[in-house]
Amino acid sequence: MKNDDAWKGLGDFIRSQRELANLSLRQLAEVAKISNPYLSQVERGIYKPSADVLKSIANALHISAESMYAQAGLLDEETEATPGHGVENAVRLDPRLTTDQKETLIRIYRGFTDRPASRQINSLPEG
Amino acid sequence: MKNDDAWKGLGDFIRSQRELANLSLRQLAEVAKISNPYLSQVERGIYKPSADVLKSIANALHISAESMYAQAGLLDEETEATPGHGVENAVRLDPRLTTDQKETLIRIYRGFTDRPASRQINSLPEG
DNA sequence: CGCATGCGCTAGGTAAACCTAGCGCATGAC
DNA sequence: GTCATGCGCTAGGTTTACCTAGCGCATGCG
Repeated sequence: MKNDDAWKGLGDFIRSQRELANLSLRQLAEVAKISNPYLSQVERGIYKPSADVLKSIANALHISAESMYAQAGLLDEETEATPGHGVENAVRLDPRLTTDQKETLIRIYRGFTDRPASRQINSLPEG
Repeated sequence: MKNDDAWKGLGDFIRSQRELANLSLRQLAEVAKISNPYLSQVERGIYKPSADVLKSIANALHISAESMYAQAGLLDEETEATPGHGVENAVRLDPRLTTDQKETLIRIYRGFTDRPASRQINSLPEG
């Protein structure tokens, strides 16, 4: 993924996380202490925010700065190299999940990552 | 360490790493593909470089982007996530998942852990 | 209906990130 | 001595990050 594409992807990522958190653009901008027009422009890929701003947005969304930088293509690829195992391990170690829930999540995760790309987009697995 | 102090500290860090690698300012700037006056100003704390520039300098010095961001105070001190955050961050960091898939997995995860996605962020429980 | 409040966004302004041109100094070769 | 090449840096210019003021639209209330 090229850097330019990463920045556009970052805007989409921020928007999706914001919507996931059920926040309006103005609410997130206020918590992150940036102007809402600027956040709108960042989400649409018009501007590349500084690392400071990325960190503020990450904190406001309660996600780690690291995952934000990774989304922006700002971490080394080797730093990102373990996430496949990371998701499965994190699920297995989570004390809040039952065994059945863990199996389900891992099955879904594997369904997403093992199928051909044409089957992935916007599709939930059966069941 | 405050952010302003971190930026000055970053400049000192870059200079010391550069000298350690026995590179002149112009040599490092050329490898990192930035102008040498600007690198000089960054080293003296006059300007705060963007994350892109930080990454280029880190690569040119053969050090990890992550340690560069940490030196600049741009990483969370609480990188040790709680288990709940571990799953969500692992999902977000996984380069094999599309944004939609990440959203889906996180929604399912939150449904399993009774973490309502529709709540306002300020009223989320500790976790 | 008017008014208040919320939404995301445009337009123009300011500040700073980053650049190029070129300076003064140091060193080495002839 | 001159000339070439290296050094780090200043000054002014360009680009872009980020801001404020305010728009149009939607919704709810009296």
